[in-house]
Amino acid sequence: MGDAISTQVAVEAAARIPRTERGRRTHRALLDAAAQEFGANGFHATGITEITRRAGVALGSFYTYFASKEEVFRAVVADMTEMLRAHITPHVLAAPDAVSAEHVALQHFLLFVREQQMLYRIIDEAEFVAPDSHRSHYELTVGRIAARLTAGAARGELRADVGEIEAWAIAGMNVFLGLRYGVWDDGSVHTADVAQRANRLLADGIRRKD
Amino acid sequence: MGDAISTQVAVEAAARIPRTERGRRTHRALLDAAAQEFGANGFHATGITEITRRAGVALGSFYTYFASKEEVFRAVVADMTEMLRAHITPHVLAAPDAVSAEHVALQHFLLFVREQQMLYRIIDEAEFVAPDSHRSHYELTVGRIAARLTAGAARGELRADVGEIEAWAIAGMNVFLGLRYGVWDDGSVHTADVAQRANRLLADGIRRKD
Amino acid sequence: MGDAISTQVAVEAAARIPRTERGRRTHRALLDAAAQEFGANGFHATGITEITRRAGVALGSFYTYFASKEEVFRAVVADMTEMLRAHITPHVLAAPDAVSAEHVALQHFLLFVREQQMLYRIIDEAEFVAPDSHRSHYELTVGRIAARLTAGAARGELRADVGEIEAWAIAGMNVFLGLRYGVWDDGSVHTADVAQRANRLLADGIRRKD
Amino acid sequence: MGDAISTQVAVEAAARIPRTERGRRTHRALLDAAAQEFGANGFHATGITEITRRAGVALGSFYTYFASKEEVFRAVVADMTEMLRAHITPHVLAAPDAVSAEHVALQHFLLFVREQQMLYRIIDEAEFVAPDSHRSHYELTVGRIAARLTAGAARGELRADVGEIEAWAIAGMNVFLGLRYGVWDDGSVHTADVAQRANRLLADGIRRKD
DNA sequence: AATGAATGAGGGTTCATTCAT
DNA sequence: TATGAATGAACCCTCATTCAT
Repeated sequence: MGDAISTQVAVEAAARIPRTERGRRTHRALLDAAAQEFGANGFHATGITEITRRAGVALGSFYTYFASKEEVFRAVVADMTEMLRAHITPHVLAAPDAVSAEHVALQHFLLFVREQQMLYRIIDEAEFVAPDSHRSHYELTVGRIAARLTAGAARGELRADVGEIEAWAIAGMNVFLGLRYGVWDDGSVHTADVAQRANRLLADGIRRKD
Repeated sequence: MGDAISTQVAVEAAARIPRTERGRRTHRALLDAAAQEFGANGFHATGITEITRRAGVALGSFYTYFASKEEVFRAVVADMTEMLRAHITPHVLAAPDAVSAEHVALQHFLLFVREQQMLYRIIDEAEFVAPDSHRSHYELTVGRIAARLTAGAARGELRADVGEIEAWAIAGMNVFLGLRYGVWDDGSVHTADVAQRANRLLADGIRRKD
Repeated sequence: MGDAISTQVAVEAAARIPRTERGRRTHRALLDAAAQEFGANGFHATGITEITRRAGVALGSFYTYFASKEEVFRAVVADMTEMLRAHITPHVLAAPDAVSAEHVALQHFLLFVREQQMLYRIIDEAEFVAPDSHRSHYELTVGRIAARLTAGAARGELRADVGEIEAWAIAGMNVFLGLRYGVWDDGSVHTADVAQRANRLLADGIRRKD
Repeated sequence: MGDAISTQVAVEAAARIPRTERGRRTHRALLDAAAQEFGANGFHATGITEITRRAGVALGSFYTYFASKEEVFRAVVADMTEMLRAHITPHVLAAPDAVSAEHVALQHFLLFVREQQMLYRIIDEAEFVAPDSHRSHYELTVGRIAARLTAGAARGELRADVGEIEAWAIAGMNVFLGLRYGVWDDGSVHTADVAQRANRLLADGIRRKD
């Protein structure tokens, strides 16, 4: 499922990429510049002028590659979604079991968020700028978590009944911990500790056992 | 702690409330109208004109009570924070133990979100419009959760080491479940089921205990 | 002539002065406050709110005494005209001859301008806010100079043909010297020197007499 | 000195002039339209809309060339200063001696003011809208007068001690005579008479000789 | 494909004046 | 007379988008 959709998004985004090499570079420059600006100042405070200035092209050239400000924004969100996936998947695949998989997923998510704080802002702002992109991002992300849970249950590592609800709960945990300890980060807590304690909650809960 | 801060916020907001009864009514009408409009259309798509029209007052009257569009927004967020607290606290206080407390907190949060979908959009958009209000909302909210966890641990109902990190994780779970099953809600899942399964995760984790 | 007109202005201004002592005080407070504000910030940057705040009365009370912002402005200009006259006339009357009369007139004008810089700004701004008041001020002022010149000529102290044109020239000299050495004043030149050199120009001209 | 400064002003103003010919035309059209409107209605009563309508361009184009209403105003004042200089200088240079130079300067100043009454209003209003421009105008203008006086004194045509104070006095005379006989002009007095009598005052004073 | 001037709807905010109490 | 909330026209400026070169 995830693959089908992400492929489709990629195809749409690719549709406008021009054939010439020069065009491809301009397109990429605009996309990167837009990500920087949206991340730093938000969608509404960012003007096309600033994007083109940062990309080093003329104002009018923007519309050769994107139909509107919203369209670049959507393209940027799709980019972010993919970056996130590419950053986390390898570590997840290398994990020995389902519980560890969630552990490393969170750990690397936190590290990534700390480095790329803009990523966070962009995806969240999509809720208000391009709801479809926002929803799509989270459905993909949660879909991947759910798939991991199901596989873990099939291997007998997790309770048999874990499913979509648990996946959303995990996504929420991760995102909020990313906000608090990745973005607002006051340096008082180590990323590794956060990931470990959250993983313990996830694995065994908070209830006291005898 | 929460009370001290929420009182302070209320006091600040009250600073502009006029002495006359008529003035108080107008102020309230503007605040309510703003909440409706921001919730329905978002901050940027909402004009002062729409707020005053809905409130039934003249455009200029807006500025008798609020210095700017951002200021109403902040006032609305503070209002939402307080509404949420007032809605959930009683149920929490009536819960028999710490685990049940989180259970009913989530349950009533979901019900509230389903009824007042605007609440959700407003608080989230604050991240981009009024970051301080946004942060303040979550710090208050998470602070209350953390206090409940600490109390539960003191009573021996929870692990002794639960703290702020777990509180953020819980807040994230709740908010994401609220988004998915309260706002995007396709009717396929009952609120009660969501709350129960999330509570089980929270209490005992997802690891299989043979 | 001057007296007739200034009397009329005073009468107009007095028309609205209320009978009660309390009303008279409020009226005076508003007039003084308006002069301060107009002088400090100019007509357009001054709001009725600022005037009433400085006067210590409620906003609405302003309209009990003045029909509009322009009306106070006119009243303030009339006040300034009279203040200026009252300040200078005594010295002029005490002068031994026509040339000295102009000398002391300028000298005391410079001193007055230096103390009351707002006076200057207000009268000049009248050209754009209330042209009639502006013109009236200068006609009164120049009229007084012309009367002095005529009297001096009659006494044989001045050329027989001096008249209105010379009076305007003198007014211009005085005002510009007031602007430069009274308002812009960098402290580099003494008021007395300015008055003396200007008086020499006026009395004997700048042409070299071998 | 005057040239150095006026060049600098011109350079600053030119900063926004675009490279294309079309842009230069639009810039000029806006400057001219602004001068007309400011002269006719004053700074505050003039809207950007009126300026662009008169210039025949769209509202938004205004901001391609000027950052604000105040900025055009300043540019217009600089233009006026230069127009005035260009109009008077040639006649002054052709004058046989220092006294005649001031004579023709005033004469052509009066003629110019009569034709371009807006010039007057604009420069004077600058005292309240853009004090720096206002001051700069008069410092340039008076500086030119002072230079003429010094040169005349060096040639032995004027008293040796004439200087800046006399220059300000002359500027004041000229401006006030321009206001009275150029702008308020009731047609009762000929320009040439005004210039001649003022020049006699300037050259020989008003004191009766024997 | 690239450029940058031109467009104009839209929106937040101000403030003189009115009016009910 | 005094008060201060209410009114709404007016205005400057922004900026996404178009288009002639």
